[in-house]
Amino acid sequence: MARIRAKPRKNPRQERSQAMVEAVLEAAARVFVKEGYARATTNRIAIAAGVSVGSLYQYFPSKDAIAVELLRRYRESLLEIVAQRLARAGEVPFEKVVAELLTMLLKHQAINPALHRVLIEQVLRTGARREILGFEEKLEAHLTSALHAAKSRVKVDDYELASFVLVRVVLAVVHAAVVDSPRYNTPALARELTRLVVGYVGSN
Amino acid sequence: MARIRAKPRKNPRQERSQAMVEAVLEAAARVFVKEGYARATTNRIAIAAGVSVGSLYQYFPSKDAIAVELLRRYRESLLEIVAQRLARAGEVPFEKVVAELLTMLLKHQAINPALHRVLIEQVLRTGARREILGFEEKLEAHLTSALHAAKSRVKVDDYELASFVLVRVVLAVVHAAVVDSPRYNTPALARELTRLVVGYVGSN
Amino acid sequence: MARIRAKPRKNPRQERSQAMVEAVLEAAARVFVKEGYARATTNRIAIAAGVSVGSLYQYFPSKDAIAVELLRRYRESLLEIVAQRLARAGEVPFEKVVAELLTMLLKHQAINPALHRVLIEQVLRTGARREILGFEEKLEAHLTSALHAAKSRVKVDDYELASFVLVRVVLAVVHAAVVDSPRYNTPALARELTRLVVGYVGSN
Amino acid sequence: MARIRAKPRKNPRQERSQAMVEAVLEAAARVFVKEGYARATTNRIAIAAGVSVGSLYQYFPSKDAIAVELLRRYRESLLEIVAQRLARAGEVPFEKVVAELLTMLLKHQAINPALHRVLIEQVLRTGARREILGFEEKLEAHLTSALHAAKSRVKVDDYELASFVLVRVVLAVVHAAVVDSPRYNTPALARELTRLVVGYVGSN
DNA sequence: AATGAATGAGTTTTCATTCAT
DNA sequence: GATGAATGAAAACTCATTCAT
Repeated sequence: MARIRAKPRKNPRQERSQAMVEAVLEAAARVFVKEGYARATTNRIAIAAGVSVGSLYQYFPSKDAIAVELLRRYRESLLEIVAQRLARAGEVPFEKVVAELLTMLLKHQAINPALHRVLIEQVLRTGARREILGFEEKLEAHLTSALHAAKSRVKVDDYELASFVLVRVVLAVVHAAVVDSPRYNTPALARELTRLVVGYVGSN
Repeated sequence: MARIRAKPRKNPRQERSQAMVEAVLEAAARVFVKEGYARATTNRIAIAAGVSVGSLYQYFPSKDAIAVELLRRYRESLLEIVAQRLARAGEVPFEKVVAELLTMLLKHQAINPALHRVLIEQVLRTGARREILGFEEKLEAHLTSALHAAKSRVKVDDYELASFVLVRVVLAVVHAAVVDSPRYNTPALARELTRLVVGYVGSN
Repeated sequence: MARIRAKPRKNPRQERSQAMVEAVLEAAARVFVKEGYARATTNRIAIAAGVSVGSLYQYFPSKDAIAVELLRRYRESLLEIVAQRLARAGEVPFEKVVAELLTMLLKHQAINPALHRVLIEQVLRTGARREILGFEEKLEAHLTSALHAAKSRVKVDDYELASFVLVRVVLAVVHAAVVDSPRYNTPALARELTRLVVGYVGSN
Repeated sequence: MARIRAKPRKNPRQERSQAMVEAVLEAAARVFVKEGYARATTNRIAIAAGVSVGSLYQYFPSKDAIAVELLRRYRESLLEIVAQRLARAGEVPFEKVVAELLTMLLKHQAINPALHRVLIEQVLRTGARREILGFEEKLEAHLTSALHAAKSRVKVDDYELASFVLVRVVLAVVHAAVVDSPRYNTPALARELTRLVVGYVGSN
C-alpha cells in the first residue's frame, strides 16, 4: 500500500524531540517567572514539563542554555514583529505605524517582560552575551533605517541617537504597562505614546 | 573643673557597627555587579568588605536582606534627588528643570543601573516587595504634583498617565545610557531627552 | 511459552532506595552512638553509610528526621517483642512470661540503650514528639491488659499504676544493665528482676 | 567607726563572682531544658543570666563546663539526700526509710530529670566522665552499706546486685513520675513503690 | 573585671549534572 | 533515548570562643 502524504511526516524521533524542547521551554518560562531563576531548579522545570531531568539534559546542555534559548526566542519574535511594522514606515503615515506597533506590543501577544527580566541578568553572565545581546541595537538599526526612509517627514538630527532614545522609551513603557501597572495598559496609553513619539520624531 | 566635650564622641559601638554595615553594603554592591547575584556568595562579600562572614550575619540576616537594603537605599537617594528638583517645577521654566534633572541623572552621581538590574529580580522574590516596590509609583506621584503645579504651562490631559509614561521613559533611557550604551551618555542625549519631554508635556 | 517468574523481582528502584535508607539508618545509629548526636554530622553519616550527602537528603529531610526514624523503629520493634510475650500472659505461668521477657531483653537482641539515650533528647525537641512519644504508654497499655487477663493470679489494686511502675522498672534496669553496667547483665539479674516483678504483682 | 561583723562579709569580688556563677548555672539549667543542649547557645545563656558572654567565659572555660558543673551539683545534692536517709536504715524500720525517701524524691524538691536528661549525654562526651560518672555507683555503694547494716531484716543474697536493681528501679520510676507522667506523682505511687521495694528486699 | 562585637571553622543543606539501568 | 537516583561541590548560615575597648 502506497503512502500518500505529500509532505512525509517528520521523523517521529525529531518530532518528539521538538515537542520535548518546546515543553521544556514553556515549562521553564513558567517556572522562571514564578520562582525566579535561582529557585527554578532543573528538576522542577523537568517535572513541570512532564519529562525527566535526564531528558532535559538531552536537549539542553545546562540550565543557562535554557535561559539563553528562551531569551533568544523571545527577542527573535519581538524583533520580527517590530521589523515588519517598521518596514512599512516609508509608505504609511508615520503616526499610523507607531500607533499600530504600540497597540500590538501592548496587547502583549508576544511580550512577557517578567520573563525577560528574569532572564536578562542570568544571560548576561553567560558566554551567550554576544549572540543574545544586541537586541536593542538591532531594533535601533531597524528604526534608524525606517527614519532614513521617512527622512522628509522626520525632524531629527541624529538618527542613531533618536533611535536609541525611541527604542528604550517604547520598550520601557510597554514593559512597565504590561508587567508593573496593567491598569495603564489601555488604548489611551497607546494614543499617549504615539503622541510622544510623533511629537519627538516629527510632525506629519 | 569638668571638661565639657565639644563634640561628644559618638558611641563607639554604634560607630563601628555603622562602619561595618556600610562596608558590607559597599562590598556587596561591588560583588553583585561584578559577579552577579548568584555568584556573590556571602563569604565573598564578607571578604570584599574586609570582615568575617559572622559579622556580616550579625548585621544582615541573609543575603537577600543585603540586596533589599541596597535597593532601598538606592531608590531612596534617587527619589530624594528627583523630588528636590521637581519641587522647583512651579517656579523655574519647565525646560530647565528637566534639563537639570536629566543632566544630573546621566552623570550617574547617584545612579547605578547595573546594580539596580542585579537587585531588582532578586528582591522581587522577597517579602520586601512591599517596602521596596512603589518606587516608580512614588516618582509618579511627585511628578503628578509637579505637573499640577505647572498646570498652565502643561498640555497633558491625564496627569497620572503622563507621569507614568514620563517616569518610565526617563528612567529607561537614563539606565540604558548609563549601563548599556555609555557612548550615548552625552550632553546631546540630555538635550534630546529634554526635547522629548518638553515636547510631550508642553511647550513653554 | 512465556516464562513465569517465580519470585517477581522487586522493583529495582524501590529495592535500591530501601537499601539506601537502611544503610543510612544503620550508619547513623553507629555514628550517633560513637560520636554523640552533636558530632554526628550528616556528612559523617553519609560517608559511614557509603553514600553521598545528597542521597542522604534524598531520603531524609534533615538530621533530626534520621533520629526520629531511628527512634521510631527502635521502639516499634521493642513494642512488638513485648506485646507478643505479654499476649501469652493469660495462658502461661506469670513468672515464666516475665522470666522469658527479661531474658530476651537482656540479651539485647533488639535493645540498644546507648542509641536510645542519644536519640531521646534530640527527638524530644522535634515535632515528632507525638508520633514517638507514648511508647511507654503503649507498653503500659499492653501490660494493663495482660494484668487484667491474669486477674485471678494478680494482687494489685490499681492496674494502671502498677503497669506504670513495672514498665519503668523493667526498662530502666534493662537499659542500665545493657549500657552502663554490663557486668550485671547476667542470668542472675534476670532471676532477680523476675523475683522483683513477681513479688510485686502477685504470688503464683 | 569600727566594723562589727563577726564574720566579715566575703570579699565583694568573690561575692559577686559567686552570684554570677549561680546566675549562669541557673540560667543554663533553664535554657538547656527549654531549648535542648544544642540550641542553648552560650549567648542565650548569658542573656538569660543577665551577664555578657565574656563574663560567662570568665567563670566557665566552655559550654560543656557549664553542663558538667550543673550535673555535678545535681548529683551531689541528690546523693546527699539519699545518703542521709539511708544512713538511718539500721535504726529505723526499713519500710519507713523507703517511704520517706520516696516521698522526698517524688516531691522533686531536688530533682529535675529533664535537666538530667539533657546533660547526661553531653557530659558523657566530655573528659569529665570520671568526675561525674559513678553517681549511680555511689548510690549503690550507700545502699549496699545500708543493706549490710540491716542484714538481719533483709532477704537478698547478692547485696550489690540488689543495690544495682534498686537504685535503677527507684530512680527510673521517680524520674518518670516527675517528668513524663506527673499524673502518677501521687502518694499512692510512693506507697506502691515502697511496697515494691520492701517486697523485694525483705519483709520487716 | 565586664562587655559584646568580631571571628571563622564547621555545619546543614541545595541542586546542577551525571550515569547506570 | 528515557529515566530518576546518585553525586558532591559549593552555598548559606551558626555559634563557641576570643579580645579590643
